Amino acid sequence: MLDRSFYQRPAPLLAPDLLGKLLVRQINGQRLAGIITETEAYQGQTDLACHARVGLTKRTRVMFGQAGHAYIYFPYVMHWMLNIVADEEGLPAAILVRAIYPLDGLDLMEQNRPNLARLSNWLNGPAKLTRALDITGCLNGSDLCQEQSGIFVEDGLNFPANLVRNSARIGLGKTPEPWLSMPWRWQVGWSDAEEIIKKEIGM
DNA sequence: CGGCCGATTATCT
DNA sequence: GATAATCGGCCGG
Repeated sequence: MLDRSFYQRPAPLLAPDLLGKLLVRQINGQRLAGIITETEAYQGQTDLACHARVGLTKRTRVMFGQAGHAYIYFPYVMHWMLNIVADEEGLPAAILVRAIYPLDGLDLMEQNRPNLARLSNWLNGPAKLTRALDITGCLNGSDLCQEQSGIFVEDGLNFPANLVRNSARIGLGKTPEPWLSMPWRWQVGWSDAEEIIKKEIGM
């Protein structure tokens, strides 16, 4: 399990380092886990794409808190999204986990999110992976540094830097510049990730 | 493969 | 009452 100090830095520095880490969910002693392959950084009240731009509210309270906790947000209709709180207390910052490559507990994930083919489009979206891992608002504020939370992050592998694509964040709607184009999204393609994971972990 | 559209709810103004 | 860090189905090329 990763130490809290790993999370205690600005989101744009933490986000690329989360690629390759293992997102783990424990439900009734069962383990669901996947390698993180896509992240986005949201940093501070000055970042007009960040929910915390409006200041401290009931919703953004977790983001203002201690790093290494889960900020789980309900953005749209039937979806939940998982964020990891970054930076120091009092400074709102978080990483949105946008995609994972499934590793453990695939059968259980499939019960939550059917996909018999288990193809590249199974867990490649922030609301898809929360559905598969049964992550909802109930887990908002969970401490990722405590195993009993049922959700935490383990060390995984390092993707070669040349496979990491860096681009602007997506789905930000009417967010003004320069925040709309801020290159705070990092991702490794599904086939690239698969190749490295099979080589490193063996399957 | 890209664009359009409807689902439908927590949170904030 | 408006808005939203999405998804999947349907359409046409």
